Amino acid sequence: MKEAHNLARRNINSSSDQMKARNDDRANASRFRNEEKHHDVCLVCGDRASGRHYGVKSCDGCRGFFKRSIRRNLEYICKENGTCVVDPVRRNQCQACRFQKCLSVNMNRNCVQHERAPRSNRLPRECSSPDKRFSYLDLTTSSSFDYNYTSIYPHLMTTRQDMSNSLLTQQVISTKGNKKTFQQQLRLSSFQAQCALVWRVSVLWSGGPHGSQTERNLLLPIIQQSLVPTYSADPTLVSTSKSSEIYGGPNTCLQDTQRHTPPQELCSKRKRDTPTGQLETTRPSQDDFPSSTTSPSLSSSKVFLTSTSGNVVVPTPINPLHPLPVPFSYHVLPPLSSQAPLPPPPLHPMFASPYVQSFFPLAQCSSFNRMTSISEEILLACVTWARLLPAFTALNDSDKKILLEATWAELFVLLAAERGLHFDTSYFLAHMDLTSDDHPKQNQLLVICYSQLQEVKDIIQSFRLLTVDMTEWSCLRSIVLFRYYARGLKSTAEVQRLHEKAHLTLMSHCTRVYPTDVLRTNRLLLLLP
Amino acid sequence: MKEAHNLARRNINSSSDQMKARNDDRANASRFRNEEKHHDVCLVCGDRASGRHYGVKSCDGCRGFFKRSIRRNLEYICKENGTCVVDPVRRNQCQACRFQKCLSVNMNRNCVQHERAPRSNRLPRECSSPDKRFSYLDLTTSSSFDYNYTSIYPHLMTTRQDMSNSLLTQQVISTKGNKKTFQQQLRLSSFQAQCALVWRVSVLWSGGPHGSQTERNLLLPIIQQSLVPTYSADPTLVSTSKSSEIYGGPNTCLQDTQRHTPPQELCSKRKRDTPTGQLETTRPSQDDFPSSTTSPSLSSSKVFLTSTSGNVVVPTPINPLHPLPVPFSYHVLPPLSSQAPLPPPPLHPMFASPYVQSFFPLAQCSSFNRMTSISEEILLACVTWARLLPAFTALNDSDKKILLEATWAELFVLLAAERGLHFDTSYFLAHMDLTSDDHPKQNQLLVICYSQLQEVKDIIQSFRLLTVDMTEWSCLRSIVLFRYYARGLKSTAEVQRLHEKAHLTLMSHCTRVYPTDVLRTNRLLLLLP
DNA sequence: CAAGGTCAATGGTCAG
DNA sequence: CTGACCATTGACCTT
Ligand SMILES: [Zn+2]
Ligand SMILES: [Zn+2]
Ligand SMILES: [Zn+2]
Ligand SMILES: [Zn+2]
Repeated sequence: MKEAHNLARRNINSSSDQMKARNDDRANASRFRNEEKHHDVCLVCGDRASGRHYGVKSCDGCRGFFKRSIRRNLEYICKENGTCVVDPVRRNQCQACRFQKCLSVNMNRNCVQHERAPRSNRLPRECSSPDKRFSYLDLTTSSSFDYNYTSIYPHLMTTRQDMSNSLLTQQVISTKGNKKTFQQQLRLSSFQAQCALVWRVSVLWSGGPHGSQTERNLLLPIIQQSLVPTYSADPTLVSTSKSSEIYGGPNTCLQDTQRHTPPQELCSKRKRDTPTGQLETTRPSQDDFPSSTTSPSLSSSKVFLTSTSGNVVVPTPINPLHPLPVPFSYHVLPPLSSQAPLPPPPLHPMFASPYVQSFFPLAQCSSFNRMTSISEEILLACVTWARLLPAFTALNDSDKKILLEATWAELFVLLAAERGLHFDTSYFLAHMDLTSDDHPKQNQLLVICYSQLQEVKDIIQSFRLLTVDMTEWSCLRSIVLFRYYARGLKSTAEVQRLHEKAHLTLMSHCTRVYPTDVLRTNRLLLLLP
Repeated sequence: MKEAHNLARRNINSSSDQMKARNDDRANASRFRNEEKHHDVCLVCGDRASGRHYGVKSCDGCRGFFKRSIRRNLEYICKENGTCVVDPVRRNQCQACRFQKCLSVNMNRNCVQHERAPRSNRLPRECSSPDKRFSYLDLTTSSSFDYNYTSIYPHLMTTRQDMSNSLLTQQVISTKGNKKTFQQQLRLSSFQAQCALVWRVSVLWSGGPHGSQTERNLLLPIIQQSLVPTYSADPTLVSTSKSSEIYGGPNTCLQDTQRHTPPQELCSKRKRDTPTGQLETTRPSQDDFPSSTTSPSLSSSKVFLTSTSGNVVVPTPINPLHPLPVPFSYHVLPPLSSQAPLPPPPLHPMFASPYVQSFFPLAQCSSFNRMTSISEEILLACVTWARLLPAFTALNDSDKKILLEATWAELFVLLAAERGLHFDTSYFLAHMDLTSDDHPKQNQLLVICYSQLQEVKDIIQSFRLLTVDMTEWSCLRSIVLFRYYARGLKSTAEVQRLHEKAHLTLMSHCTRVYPTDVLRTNRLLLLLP
């Protein structure tokens, strides 16, 4: 309808054109039935037509040519007398005659619409100094890169690592500076890889030309942070001068635009029924999992998340050309770390704070920058929460590490669901580093990435439909965190006890609060990643 | 040229229309009011409204646009400040602003329903004449093929399919006869993709040059088989002579693997009324899930699985050079199909038979061939079991299809666990078609494949540790099969009832049989894929 | 009537 | 610039 509308508006005499074209078509149709039953011919050049375009059966070439000519209002001049032959082979010899032919067969210029917005919202590479970026690239592709990669994921594996198969080792990609072995590459569990993708994509867009490089920079300190005794923050972590050296030159393209989630205005659909009330019935037995009853200071967590407080080191552009020389190092740090060590409070806001979803609830994370910081916040929240969970803190470092490394990805999704995170899968994928190669196998990767991102979205959506309450979130987190007690921990029994305690807590809570829904517990568990 | 087409199609009086439309907008502001009454105006763009859509008077264009945006969960980004004008001419210039306008006039996203199955009157008739089959083949390799593919997997998706992102579309493999779009390629959920990998690897190794092609050929008939009325075994199913032509030359190593799909199944919307009469909706008993109490004839299933009985067509090496020329074809057939139709027995061995794990339990599936056929058996067992499940049979075809397509991959893993399947991930990967490229991105794909295979192994191992009993397996299967009752089924309530019934059955069973382990139910559920 | 789907004819894309 | 290719649009049907 619209096109007709436009047509009518835009041109008065188009109708006669149309009628003429149509008459021709009818005549042609009947006459050609014999010779050209299925293969229509381009009326301009005689090539095989791909359909009707601008009113005339024509090929894609002539279609595009006509469109470009009209759009850009091009005029051509024939070097001959305007008698050039227009056929599939010679049609590009003379644009003037080709265009003439288009008009003579009644291609309708009014059918060419206005230019539209580009289909891809891909943002241009935003680096002001390409040279430096290239040099940075050269650095990272060298070998030291590999070593770091290996040392970072030494334990990010599932229980078994039967990677010793000789066949596989043959398959190692052996580019010059890129000789990672499979042993090194395959330690991510599927779900971890899944989340790493979400993570990675934001990192990539943030300007790190090498995803894994920045990814390492991000994940390593975060995971290791779990081993830091609570609140015994190491001041060196704050030092930016050193870390920039460690992680490479100060020459990434990342700009400091929208580093932080704008606080309140983003909560578009927030309607919480604030159930902070009678949940403490089960309290006495739950010292391991302080639940929502202890109302945390939400403001504190808010401050932390939004990085508006002085407690948080805010990245400061040192040089306009290098707005964020060490793009992530600051964020790795929990806010309190930059303070003098404090006595551990009994409960940290982070523990229950995720229920306060008002930071970026259903607000569409359309901005990639925003998604980046939000992902980061969520990941950090996972670790922070665990660090502050008394039961977790009491474990030995080795077990802590194993548990967190095994579950961080699941926790990530769980906390994302808790916050009602919303993101656009396609937009994400569009920014991933996967789209530059048209090798067939590239497709498989894209398929998988898409599916996994989509799966995360579905999990989030499913949780949203269940309207999980705060106690349930707490229990679910603990259930996940202590889920893999069978993976060679030192304190297997203790972790299993914690796991089951969380389980029982969840069950009793659901039974009491939702007595009509006997299956609620099961339903929740089924949703876990 | 659609506009010309439409215009012409619509007719003769177009000139008068244009005159009307040509009226100066400013001049006839008053008169315009009248027209607005007569023909309502699209509140979004101001075009002529075709009625109320999603709660708002709107034109067909805005209707379609809103529908697509919601369905695929699209998000747009305005290149301007979000101030673009949305009128009939410019509405396509900025999707972001158009969508914003849709929302601002209160188009209701909840009115957008789930995608339905494609209209079925589309498929070319399946003919008995071989000649026509060939012509059908020709069609299939070109564009109509895409259509078929689309219509086959219309619901193999998670709830959303935001695959329209333009960047992604660039990545499509565009060989001549292989122009699937991403919409078509990405309908597999992550977990389906995961299992498809297991599946695919065997297919690839079997010699199918085109993974997705053969994959489709394999999966399609198997899934559609679920729609075959129980025990109405069609003798033609066994006949292998004809159908190889349908799917391509006999030069593929798969040969007539796919031919088990009876002709009728290809016409998707076969009229089928549930033969079992009234659904036992109100029955409080557990007839829906005949569980282990009715002891099945295990020997029968054993016969089937081990392929040692005369009832089963056993693959026979035809040529030493091609030890398994038709590696899959025979296995597609459920054992009873090769028999004369039997009166439906109250319970089929398949239902509980998987508990008999002794066929290839801990035995290493070192042979790729064996892995191949075992995978297939398991996949077939999934479908067979579902087909013979009374509660499932009673559903309408559409719902059956949706459910099975959504869960087959999970069922695959579940049944694999039930059987104690063991395989060597590394060995698998070594045979996959992923290792020939040394592009860095290849690594990512390998990482993911490995992780996913490994994850399947872990699931299987975890189940093994729990020593799941037969009743539990049954319940778990049903829980999975009816898991996605919220995905736009026709009988949502019924399926949900079934789902919860399985749930309750499992709970009561666990409570009764394992009274000391109150968490057993939860533990089981947590293991589900 | 208002949901849904259909598919020709628009659009844009980007190696070549 | 060319043109093969894929996504998007929307007039027109079906349910
Ligand atoms: Zn032409
Ligand atoms: Zn000329
Ligand atoms: Zn409109
Ligand atoms: Zn705009």
